[in-house]
Amino acid sequence: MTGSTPRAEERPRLNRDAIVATAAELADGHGLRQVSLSAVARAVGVRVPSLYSHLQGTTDLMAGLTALALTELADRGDRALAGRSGRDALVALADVHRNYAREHPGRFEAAGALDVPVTDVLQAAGARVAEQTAAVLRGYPVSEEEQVHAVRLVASVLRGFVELEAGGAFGHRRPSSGESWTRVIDALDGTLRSWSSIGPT
Amino acid sequence: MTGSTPRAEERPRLNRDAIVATAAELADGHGLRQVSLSAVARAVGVRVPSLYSHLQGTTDLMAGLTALALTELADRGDRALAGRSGRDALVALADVHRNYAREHPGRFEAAGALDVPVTDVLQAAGARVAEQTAAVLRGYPVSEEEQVHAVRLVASVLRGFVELEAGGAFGHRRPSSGESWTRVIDALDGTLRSWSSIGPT
DNA sequence: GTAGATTCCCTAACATCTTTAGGCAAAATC
DNA sequence: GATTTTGCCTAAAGATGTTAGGGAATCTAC
Repeated sequence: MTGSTPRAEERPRLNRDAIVATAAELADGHGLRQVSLSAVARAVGVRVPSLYSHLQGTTDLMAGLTALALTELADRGDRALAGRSGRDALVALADVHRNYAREHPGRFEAAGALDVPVTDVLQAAGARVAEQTAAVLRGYPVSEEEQVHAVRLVASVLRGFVELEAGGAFGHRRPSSGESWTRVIDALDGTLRSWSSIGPT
Repeated sequence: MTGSTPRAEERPRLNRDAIVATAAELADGHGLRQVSLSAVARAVGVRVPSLYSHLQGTTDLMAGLTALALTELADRGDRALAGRSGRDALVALADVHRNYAREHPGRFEAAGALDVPVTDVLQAAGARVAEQTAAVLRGYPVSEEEQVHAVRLVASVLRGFVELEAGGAFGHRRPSSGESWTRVIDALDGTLRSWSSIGPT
């Protein structure tokens, strides 16, 4: 009788979004690798099998995490790009990604997971992020047919730098990675400004 | 009596290197995620606890995999850079990384694992790879103090592109990612050639 | 308002994987 | 040839993922 746990009032209800949100907190705090159904169940205060009422298993949880991260990233990108163009836009978008990775390392890792089943939500968020890069390029002399290559370049630089920095690959050596970040974005800006002269030989 | 398994002659002996090599094969074939002590033990024909005579557990196995991959990458880099300089060297080093990722996706993934305990072998291999990038930069007008930034740029571009391509992020859309690769390396070459004009404002 | 359907969480059970403890036989050492 | 060492084994325990099925609270419909 002592076990008359009145959880009903302290815990409003459980749903897929709440579970994924908890997983996101865990990922940011302890690393994506530590996210498991067990850990999430402990965190939300239910038994593991109960989670199966809301999602289909580990894979589904990871897909939800990836979709959440990409959506948040896309939302920040939209806000950052509003009213900006050219170099300003490039810097703003790049900083969005870098700052997101710093604030939410676990989610950012999830956003980069490329082995997750593609859902419609995920596809949509991914498309938004890609479109933002394309939008930035409109401020540079990049032709329609060259755009794909430029988009891939920007994506590569952003992902590579942010990932290496987050992983500690740049150590804490002098000069700081922040200085390198400025140089890298400068270099990218320069490349894009003179893109038309790179064109197909 | 029927169980007089004469394994001794068909299986020479087991050691750490052989175990890690088997793990590398599994990683390339089925993905790094699928590599486990169980899978490796099955593949080499022993029981799981037997592996503990040769390595300390899962973490140690992963560290071994990372060290193996980085060492192989460094070996290829040395061979590719011999006798080359400037743009030739840049293209050669970049292709080494891209081709290694295509030939050995699992090992490449392991090479990029940034959450593995740093051993001396691993540290040495990592240093060799970093030194190769620095060597390439000697063919460009990059000052001593600017070198760090340029190294970080090159590392970011390579890692970002190769990872995105390996993950299928560039899809199979036209134009092919191979074309983008050429453009990206061209752009990188151009940036490095004019690096001296980027310098600190 | 109450009967029935649905929802949501539970326990039980099983498979897989990691790790530790301890045994046994072959190989190496003296 | 006796002893120590080596390398593999079985046994066992703990963690995780998944499925099956039960029971109570909530919702729906008369």
